[in-house]
Formats: sequence, C-alpha cells, structure tokens
Amino acid sequence: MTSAGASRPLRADARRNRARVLAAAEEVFAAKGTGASTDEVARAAGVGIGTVFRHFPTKEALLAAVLVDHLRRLAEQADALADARDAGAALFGFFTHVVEQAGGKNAYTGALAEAGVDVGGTTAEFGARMRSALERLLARAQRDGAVRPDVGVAELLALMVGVSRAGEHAGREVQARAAAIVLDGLRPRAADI
Amino acid sequence: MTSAGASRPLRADARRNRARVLAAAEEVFAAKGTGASTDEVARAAGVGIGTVFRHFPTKEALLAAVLVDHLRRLAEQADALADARDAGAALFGFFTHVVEQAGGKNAYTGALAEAGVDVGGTTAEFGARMRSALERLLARAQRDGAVRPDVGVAELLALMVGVSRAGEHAGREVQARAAAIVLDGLRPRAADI
Amino acid sequence: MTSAGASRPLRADARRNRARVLAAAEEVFAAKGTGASTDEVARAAGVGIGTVFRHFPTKEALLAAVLVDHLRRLAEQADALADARDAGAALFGFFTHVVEQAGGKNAYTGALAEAGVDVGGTTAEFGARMRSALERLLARAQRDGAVRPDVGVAELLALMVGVSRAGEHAGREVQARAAAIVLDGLRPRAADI
Amino acid sequence: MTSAGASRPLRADARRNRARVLAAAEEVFAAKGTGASTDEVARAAGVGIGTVFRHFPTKEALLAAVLVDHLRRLAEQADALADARDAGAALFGFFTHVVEQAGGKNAYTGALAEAGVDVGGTTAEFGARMRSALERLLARAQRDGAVRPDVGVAELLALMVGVSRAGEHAGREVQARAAAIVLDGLRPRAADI
DNA sequence: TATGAATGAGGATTCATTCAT
DNA sequence: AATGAATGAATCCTCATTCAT
Repeated sequence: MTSAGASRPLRADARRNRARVLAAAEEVFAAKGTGASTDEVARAAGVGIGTVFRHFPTKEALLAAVLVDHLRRLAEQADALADARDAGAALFGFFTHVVEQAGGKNAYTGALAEAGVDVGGTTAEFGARMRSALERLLARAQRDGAVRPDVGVAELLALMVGVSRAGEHAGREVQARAAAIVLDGLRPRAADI
Repeated sequence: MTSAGASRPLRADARRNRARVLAAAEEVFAAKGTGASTDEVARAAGVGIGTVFRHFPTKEALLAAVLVDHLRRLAEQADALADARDAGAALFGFFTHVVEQAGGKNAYTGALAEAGVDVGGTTAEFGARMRSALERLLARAQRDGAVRPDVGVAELLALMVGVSRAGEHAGREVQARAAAIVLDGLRPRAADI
Repeated sequence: MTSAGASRPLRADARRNRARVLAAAEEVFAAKGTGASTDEVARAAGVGIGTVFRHFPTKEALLAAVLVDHLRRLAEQADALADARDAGAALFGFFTHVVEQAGGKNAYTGALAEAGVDVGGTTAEFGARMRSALERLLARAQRDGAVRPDVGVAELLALMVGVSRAGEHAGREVQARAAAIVLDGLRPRAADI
Repeated sequence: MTSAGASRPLRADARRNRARVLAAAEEVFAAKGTGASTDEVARAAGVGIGTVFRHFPTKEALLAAVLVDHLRRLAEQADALADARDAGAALFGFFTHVVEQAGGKNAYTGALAEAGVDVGGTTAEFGARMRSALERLLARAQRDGAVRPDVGVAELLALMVGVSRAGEHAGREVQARAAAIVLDGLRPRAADI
C-alpha cells in the first residue's frame, strides 16, 4: 500500500521474472496447447508456481498476457509498415508473414483471432492498435489499386486468422497455396479496372 | 469393411440412446468446446454417465464419433452434388453452405479439419469419402473453367476450414464477405482465359 | 412362487448355466485375482451378466460359491483318504497335493483359508466336512506314530494355508522345499519315541 | 545410488506430512486391505487427497512405499541381530517376532512376501538388505548346528510369509503352534547329527 | 429364464489456486 | 518477493447391481 497507483514500477528482478514466465508460457502453450498446466509453465520458466500466480493471478490472465504480447508485436510490425512505399506489397507481405509464423501454433492464432473482435481488457488495446495500423495500410493499398475497394479490415483479419488456423492441420505448402488464393481474391478483378 | 463397428445390430433402445448421446455431445461440444465434461453430455442426453461410456468407451472416442458423424453428413452432401449440372455453382454452393453451417461451432470445424488430414480410424473413412466427392466436383469445375486449374482439394479443404474457423470470432457478415473473397480467389483470373 | 421350498430343483438348462458360471468364475478369479469383474466372468462363461446375477445375487455370493465348490472337492478327497491303509502317508500326501495344486492361485488358497475358520453360511458346511475328515486322518496318523501327538487340525490347516500362500510369490521349488520342512516339523522328534 | 528419491531434502512440514500419510496408509491398508481408497488414507492422515498424491504419485506408489517402509524396519532388525552371540536363537527369535507382529495384517505380510521375490524399484533394495542379513544369520546358525544344513533363505522367507499369512484367518494361538512346528522342522534331525 | 443395456456411486488422478515458510 | 506444499473441486472411468426387452 505504498504509492497507490495501478501498477507500481515493479522491482528489477520481479520484472525479469515476469518476462521469463511470459516467454515460457508462450513457448509451452504454443507447443502443447492452452491445456498445458500452469505447473509446466513454471517449470519451463525456472520459477515456482507461486511466482507465476503472483504475476498473473489467473490462468486466464496468463493466457491473455500471452495474447497481448503477441498482438503488441504484430501491432509494432504493422505500424512499421504503415508508411511503406508500396502499400500493396507491404500488406501482402504482412499477411504472408503473419500466416507463416503462426504456423499452426494455437497461441499465435488465438492472439490474432482476438484482434478481430472486441474483447475487453488490455487485449483490446493492442488489437485496436494493430487494426488501425492495418486500416491505414489497407486504405492506401486500395487507393493504389492493389486491393479491391470493397474489402474491410474485418474481413482481412478474419482471413488472416482463417488461413493461420487452416495451417494447424494442413501442411506448410498447402497453407502457402491457400494463402496465395486468398491474396488473389483480394486483388481487384480485371473487370473492376 | 467398416473399420471397427458392425459387432451386432444393437437393440432398439440402445440404438436410440446412442443417437441421443451423440446428438447431445454434438450440441454440448459445439456450444462449450471439446473441454466440456462427459457428465454434462450425459445430463444433456438425459442418460447416466455409464450409458455414455458404454457406447463410447472413452471421451476421445466420443469426440471422434461426433466428428465422424459430421463428416458422414458432409460426405453425403458432397456426394449428392457430385453429378450436378453446373459443377462450379455446386462447388461454390457447397463451400458456402459448409462455412455457413459451421458458423463458428467448434465441433463442426473440428470435423472439417480432420477431413483435410489423415487421422486414423473411422474418421479417415468418411474424410476420404468426402475428399473424393469433392475431388470429382473440383475436377469438373476446373474443366468447365469455373475454377482456376492450379487448385487442389487440399487447399480447397484448408480454405473451408479456415473460413469456418474465422467465423468463430468474426460475425456472420464478416465471414460471408471473407468467403466471397476466397471464392473470388478460386475463380480463374482474366489473364488465364 | 411355485413350490415354496428353499431351492426349487432348478430347470435343467438353468443348472447347466449355474455350473458354467461357477467354472468360469473359478478360472477367472484364479487367474486374475478376486478383483476381476463380474462382466469378465460372464464373458468367460458365455452368458449375459444378468444370468450371473440371477444365480449368484452378489459378487460376494459368487466368490463364496467358488470357495464352497473348492472346499467340497477337497472334502471329497480328504474323505476318500480317511480309511487309507497308511494314514501318515495319506496325510502327508494330501498336504502335498493341496499345496501343489493351490499353486499360488488366490481363489484356491482363499477357499482353504476359510476352511480353518468358522465363517457363516454354506462355506462352513464343507469346511467342517473337510475338517472332520482330516481330523480322523490326523488321529490315525498320530496313533501310528507318523505325526507328533501335540498337533491339532487347526494348526494343520493353518500350515496348509500358509504354505499354499507362500507359493503365491515364491517359485514352485521353493514352495516344495518349504513344504518338506513343514512336514518334517510334523513328524515326531527322535526324543519323543 | 538410492533408486529414485534423493531429489532434495524436502521441507520440514512436507516431511512431516509424508510421514503422516505413510503411517495412515499403513494403518488403513493393514486394517481394510489394499483395496481401501486413497481418500480414506487422506482422511486418516488428516490431509487433503492432493497431498497424498503429491507425495505418492500413484496408489501403487503408495502401496510400494508402505512395503518399503516395512522392509526397511525388518531389515534393520535383522541387521541388528546379524552378530548376535547365539545365531540359532536369534534366527528363531526373529522368525517368531516377525510372524507375531504381522498378526494377519495384510500390509505387513505383503511387505514380507515382496522380500522373497525380486520386485523392481526401491522395494528390492530393502528386500535385498533383509535377505542378506538373514543369509548371514542363517549361515552362522547352520554352522552352529542349530538349523539343518539343507535350508536356504528362500525357503526361510517363504515360511515366514506363509505362517504370517496363515495368521490372517487362524487365531493367535493356532498361529503360534504352527510357527513352533515350522521351527521344529528347521532344526536338524537327530539322524543328521 | 436369459439377455445386455442403464444406472450411478465410488475411485484414481489432475490442476488451478491459496498460504505458510 | 519467491517458493513449493497443501487443498479440494472436477474429471474420466469402472463395476456391481437393477430392469426393460
């Protein structure tokens, strides 16, 4: 009850532990699905369970944190592309990149899925950030005639989620071919020009 | 040559109960995910747990049965379309239909996902049946110039799974628009003609 | 509610089934221990579980019946020996025979164990019969100087049980040597003569 | 080279609880047989079931631990006697002692039985220790002419198990008389001298 | 009478969460 | 703040027993 604020700065070692747990959780959940036990995460992080629960008071909170972390990274990447010279190429590149790295990992596609929808909490924050970065990119790509004009961010995200998820079962090449088809679908039809 | 079953015709009441359990399982798993408890399925079916386990000796077996049941239905529908006059329309119609009825229900997309991959057991049987029906439809649609020639069943299924899954979070309209984009991506490009 | 008596004569096929169940039970319990399920007994007997429970209203009852059956056989064998020329040899032979055929089978040693004690019910009946046959044999062997005079049936039975049980873990030869030692212990000491 | 344990010294309270669980298990299993439920053991120990399973990850493991604990005690007692002045008296005393304290308690005779056989795991360790202590005692007793020369440890153990087990049904006095007969059987015959 | 399906209490085990050290 | 032991509700599954066919 020292300061009062929402989230004291956190001692250096505590911050380090939080990061370790988060990283371990990402790895474990990606590898074994969200059903993996908290214990396993603790072991992977090299800390006691108590520590996991101190930082993330609930398993759900831990899962959310993993998603947020992922969204944050995606948002940053999208942000970095927002002003790219060739918006169309950037958008398609981002799509491909996301889908590839998701590579069927539950934890990642989960994060993506949340971005397309309005979940409460911090998740929303980064989801929104990514959405808006994507929105700008999409608008520019459409203005440039690289993407058909009747597509919205929502569909775009849904398709990213979809192709990512498809990869959970299909192999890498099938996923790549599916992605190619979707990207083609996003291009303007000849008739539209 | 039915992989395992066939033991005996099953008494009338037993068959009725088996069906009730299966229906309940489909509903429960679709609504709450495959994590729902067997107890809940039993309650939903209005039978004792013992009955559930008598018919499906393992939770996994129950889940598999749900999938098989779905695949069976899908396979039947695909079969029915195999000789349709307009193969392209039939294929697109099937795609839309599947994606719509999946409507984000775990159990359904799960079934679909299995079809694209070679899981062992009875699941494979119906998955294969559906794949081959789809294969015929696809080949004809390609011959008719309704679908681009470089698409395979694997991608087709992957996209069906993907769009279905995308619907788990996105709303109905977003899903529909995503589906439209994918279908467009499947059509031959102007240049190809 | 036809006759009234304690146990109607039982239809021919019913009697046959009872015997089949009993035989199966003996085999199954001997092989897998008394923990084996009633279902397994039914399957081994080639009848439905309902039939098992019709003849033996309880698993305990079934176990008891197995014991009784075994005791009955032992009693008959003991009876047959009661008038043997050489009582000592007969007694020792019986001991060896019992111990050998028990061969570590739970079901059999169980039966034996019950014989030495006053359990209620039918078990007692055959236990008593065997005890008395053994008693006569023992008395004669003692009169002949083949067995030390201070031994009672109770100890004799206890030792039969004990050596039989020892066989559950030890191998056959060890059991045989143990039996030899016990038999030696039963003989009169040199000094006693 | 302790087979599995040794991981870490175990916190003081944890060690206390482990001991409590073990003691409770010994009591419960001795009283009601190994079929008694783990729940019952937990209740008897005054801890939650979770605690039982934390210390003994399996019911089988718990049973094994009970056996090991007993074997350890027996091994210690046998060790203590190994150098006794009068080896014969010590051996007979040990036999009697073991048989008496087993007193028909399942758990105890179980432990004994395991000693005579080579079960894997830690059980073997203490079983072996006891066997070798007994071996030395036996050899000396035989050299002193207190025990017939053609007896091996295996038989000795088998007889200890046997007489202990016999006590499960027979009363205390009958068991004592049976033990006396066995001990007599172990002595050298007059003719052997 | 025989059958085998239905029942549900009971048992082993897991795991998120709390709390003493 | 970190640890890891303790907790017990929840879950899957088995099996003796009952009952409709």
